[in-house]
Amino acid sequence: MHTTPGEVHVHKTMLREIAFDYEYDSNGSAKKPSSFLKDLRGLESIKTSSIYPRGAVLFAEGQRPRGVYILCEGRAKISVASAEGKTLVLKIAGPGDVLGLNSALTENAALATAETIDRCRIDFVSREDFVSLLEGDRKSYLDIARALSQELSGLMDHTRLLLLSDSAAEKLAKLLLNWSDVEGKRTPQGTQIVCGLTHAELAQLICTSRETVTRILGDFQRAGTLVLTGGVITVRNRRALELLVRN
Amino acid sequence: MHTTPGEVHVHKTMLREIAFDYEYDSNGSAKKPSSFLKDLRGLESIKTSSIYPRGAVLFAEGQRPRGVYILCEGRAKISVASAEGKTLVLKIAGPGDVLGLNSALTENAALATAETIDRCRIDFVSREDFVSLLEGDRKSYLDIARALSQELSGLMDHTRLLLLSDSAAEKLAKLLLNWSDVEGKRTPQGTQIVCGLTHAELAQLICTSRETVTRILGDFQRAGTLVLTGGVITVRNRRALELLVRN
DNA sequence: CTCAATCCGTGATGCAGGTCACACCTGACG
DNA sequence: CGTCAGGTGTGACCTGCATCACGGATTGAG
Repeated sequence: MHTTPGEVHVHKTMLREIAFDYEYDSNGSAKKPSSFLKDLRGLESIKTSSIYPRGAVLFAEGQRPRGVYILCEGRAKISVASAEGKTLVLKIAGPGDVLGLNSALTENAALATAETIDRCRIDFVSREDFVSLLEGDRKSYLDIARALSQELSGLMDHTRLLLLSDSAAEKLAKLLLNWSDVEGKRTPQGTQIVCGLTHAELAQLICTSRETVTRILGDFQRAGTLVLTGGVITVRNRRALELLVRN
Repeated sequence: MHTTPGEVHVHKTMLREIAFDYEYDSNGSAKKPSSFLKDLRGLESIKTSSIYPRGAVLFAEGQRPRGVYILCEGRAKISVASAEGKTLVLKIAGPGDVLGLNSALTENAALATAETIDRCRIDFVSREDFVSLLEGDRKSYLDIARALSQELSGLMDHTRLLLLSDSAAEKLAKLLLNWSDVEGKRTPQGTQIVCGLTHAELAQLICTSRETVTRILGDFQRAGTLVLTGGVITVRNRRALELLVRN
């Protein structure tokens, strides 16, 4: 990992915490699921806010979540696992996302596991409180429906990304392009993405093996498309990524 | 396709129509999304019921659906396509499914294409009518939320099926097991699944090539696991399929 | 300071399945 | 009845990537 002079070297352990500093309405345009819940008067009084360390499991696939988790700071990965232990990460939830929503509505067990990947600040509302809150304000169901709708869209996008690509490089390129659009910071040197994920986690996101992620990222760096600096990815040549996706 | 003597030979063209005969509350246990809409008084008066031929496109990926489609008889495939023309079928919607729901809620374009694969009877409600109907009966939003929740679950299940399998045979086996559970008819000879899909369509469902579907189905038949009779699949040895999935 | 754990880089190998290229069959239709 | 289109079966080939198997670098714990 050749750090070019002048660039700041960032410790990984620092990076684990970076997302913590985000303001989750920094780019006002993106409508986050939790914004739908903002109107819910009474929410403030029953939620309990707390800090979770990296690696905390909020709820696991198959068990019923105790309630609804509103992610305020930090990120969490939503994943499903097969019997053989293979794990697939369906999405990285960020500040503003609401976890455990559909389990709260339908009496069903969670379909996926939610695990923090940063230190997180999370507002929790127990299922009973949440439901009775909604009962009292029935038009809020529309907001819930919209939030679910967003979840659905997100999942479909990710599914498309994975299943309609014909090479691992293309999948990775798509993922990076998405991220750079959604949360990238434009700098003179390119668009910076604060990733902080291991290659193994990236692999689970695009459903491939750790080794191929390593190799492809290596290729991208050698081609000058990307620069990796300890957890931060800088896209220097967006066009090159787009070409991989195009055809 | 060697038809063993004594078995009825069924014309393909007949099979295209078979789903038409289903009663969609035949097995009362399965809660279909549209059942959530049953309570909606006023729906009867504004819906328009009509018949679509096989191959009709209700709405296409990228355009806004004109309204909500409630599938009464027949089936439709929900698919997404890549720029290069590859198509992925996300699900086969059956009687009782509601199509175009999230687009009706969220001003957004449809994320997928809906195309009939049987001759279908479909109730249509324009977006405006639908929305104002909901406005008048706000608690119905809960039902909408539940319907979306179901859609989400279904998509997640299918995604799991596809991405956590490590062979095409396993994917196909999972698909068949699902179908045989949900809509299979138990007979002395095994569980019958009225499929009526081409190998190419099956391939798009499990994200593989037409040829591998042909080969795998061939293998299953040779092993005595399955019998194919012009569009009807009879599972003779469920255990064999389960073994493929287990490990 | 040592030891263990985790992450990253890289080569060698093998194979599942995509792709291409046909041949065959059946039903539809003029 | 000939022709045509769409669906199915099958062989040959070739490649992307999973897998195995390392070695080296960092980090954190004791």
